[in-house]
Amino acid sequence: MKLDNPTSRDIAEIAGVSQATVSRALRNSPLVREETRERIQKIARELNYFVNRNAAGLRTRQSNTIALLVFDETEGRDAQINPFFLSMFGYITRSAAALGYDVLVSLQQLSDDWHIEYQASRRADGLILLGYGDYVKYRAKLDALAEANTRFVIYGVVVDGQPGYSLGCDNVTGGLQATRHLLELGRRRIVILGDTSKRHPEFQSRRDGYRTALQETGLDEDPELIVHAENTEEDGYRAIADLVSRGVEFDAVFAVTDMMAIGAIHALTDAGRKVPGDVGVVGFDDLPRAPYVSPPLTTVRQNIREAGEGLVNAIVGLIEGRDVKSSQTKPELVVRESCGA
Amino acid sequence: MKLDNPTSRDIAEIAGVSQATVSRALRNSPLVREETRERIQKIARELNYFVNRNAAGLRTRQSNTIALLVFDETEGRDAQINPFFLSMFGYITRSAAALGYDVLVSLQQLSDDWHIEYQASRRADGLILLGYGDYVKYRAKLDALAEANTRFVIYGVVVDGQPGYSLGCDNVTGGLQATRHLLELGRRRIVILGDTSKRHPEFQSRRDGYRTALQETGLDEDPELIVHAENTEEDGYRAIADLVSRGVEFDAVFAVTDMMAIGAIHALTDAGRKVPGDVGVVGFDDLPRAPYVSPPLTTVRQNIREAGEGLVNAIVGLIEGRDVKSSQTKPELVVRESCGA
DNA sequence: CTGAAAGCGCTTACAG
DNA sequence: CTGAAAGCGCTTACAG
Repeated sequence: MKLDNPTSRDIAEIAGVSQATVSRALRNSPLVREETRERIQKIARELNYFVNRNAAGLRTRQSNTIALLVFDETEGRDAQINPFFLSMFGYITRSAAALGYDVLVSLQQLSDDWHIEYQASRRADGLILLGYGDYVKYRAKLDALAEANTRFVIYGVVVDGQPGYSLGCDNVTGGLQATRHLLELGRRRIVILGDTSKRHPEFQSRRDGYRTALQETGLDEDPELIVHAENTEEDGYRAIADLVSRGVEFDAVFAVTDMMAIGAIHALTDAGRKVPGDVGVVGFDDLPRAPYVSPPLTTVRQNIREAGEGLVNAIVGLIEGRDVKSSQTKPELVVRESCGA
Repeated sequence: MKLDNPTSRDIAEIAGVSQATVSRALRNSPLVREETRERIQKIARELNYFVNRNAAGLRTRQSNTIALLVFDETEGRDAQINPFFLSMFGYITRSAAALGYDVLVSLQQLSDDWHIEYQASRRADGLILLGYGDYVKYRAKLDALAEANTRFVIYGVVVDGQPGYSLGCDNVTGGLQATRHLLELGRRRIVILGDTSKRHPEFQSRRDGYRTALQETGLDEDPELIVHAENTEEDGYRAIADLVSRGVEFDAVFAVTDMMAIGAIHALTDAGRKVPGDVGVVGFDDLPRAPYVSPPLTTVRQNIREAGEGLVNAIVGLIEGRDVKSSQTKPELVVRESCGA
């Protein structure tokens, strides 16, 4: 019994019922008598029949697919996806599958004429957005998405008036934990490394936590210790190497991401500074490679499992018309060796 | 000018042409006068119109989507995707996008009733398969896929008579490079770590290279040094810790993957053996974390960019009816510190 | 260069 | 519980 591309009509013919009944039986409709349903499903199995998703989707106006749009920071051809986002993939795909959704992955560049297409073309029922590059430019796109009634959830950043649902780590608390820890270890000249401008609101929040921790100890932000860097290992290296060569004194670095923290450690080591002896370093994210860095990196862990599952639950909730609220996950300080504890 | 879900019919009405002409214009058919085409495309843009993929796919019997099926080795809920596969994602997604294909990602378990569904349901035009667990069981699934006329490409393993196209690294050469390097450094009791049985043909090939290198030096495989482990850091640790505690003598480890190599290094360090002083270690894959291991891991690099792009080119070639040949990429020994060079 | 028409393979309201 | 029928929104062979 072999048909090249069996349709529900073929099955109907074999089963001696109407095509409508086949459709119902395959969707487990209670309208179909159990005996009939089982007979039909058995035939479908034998024929290797699967419902044509395009036809079903056209009819129901649903794709049962989530588009995962990852902001692609790479200029060149050779660079890798941000490993932090990569580490969420498994959780996202798994929980989507558990809810009956496929995941379509796409790397987006800021310049792209964006996102709206996915839902408008019925390729996806909703979007998960990871990363963005520059929030100021990104925000305009979010507004356009909302305008077009696209369903989307955002990871990482919530700013007043921002449209849509978002899920992120409590970055203020994370920054607070990292900085307090360094202060408790006696460090006083703590560099904060990263782009903490409004172009990166979640880094800005980490800096808010940093500032609060300093103030708790009676210290103030020192402009000399606010060091800008792009979110790459290379730029973390460059920024810290630069700082050292300018003779600025500091005894700790709080890098707002692990990638920059790793670059910072290398820069310090190359400049002959001991980590953590001379300079304690704390990162943020707990990348898979963080335990392997030398010395192993102390960092603020974002709960990627909760994040991945939460993002999927949220977008599916939105798709299925449930009420969804933005929320935050709790960061957790993971003490290894780079801080000197 | 706002329509909730504009269709080609809406655009036709506005443009004063037939729906067929709209369809042609949007596909840049040369049949449509340029002026007409531009007018239609302008209207489409203004309306935020995008071709309904389900309708187009139903009609053309194509989805312009590739399914990326990643074998999911996780038993539990919490584990991560094999980082080696993860590191290919970017290249796969990017090159698929460049060719006009979307990528659907799905984690598959060996127990799943497999794969055939993706193409049969017209969700994807072809499959890329990464990983498999146990080749013996996997092979039966491949035969079923081929039987069902599914288009698929496989990463990593080619075995005689295996159906379909496959792309992989030249594992024999890789194993040869790793082992020769250790031999040149004077190591003589070289453990090979991993499941090198026929359940993992590409590990088996790496062992073939290992054996050849030994023979070149007048040595033979020593059964005591053939050490089985599952492909995880934990099991690499366990296997080497076990070996040490049994008092087996060895001065090097060639782990057939970096994950096991990392576990091996930790086991050695914990047992008081110096790496590379007492034992040199070489891995395979060059995971993103390999440079961060302490000591930085010497390993055989698989060219993941070439692999990712090659897989996409192959599956798209198959989909578009071109002739596609299986091929191999060249491995490259990356010397860091764990080998003692 | 353009239009009218058929049909891809489903789901579901309607009728029985 | 089941069937006949409409229609989702496209693409393309056919006719002009």
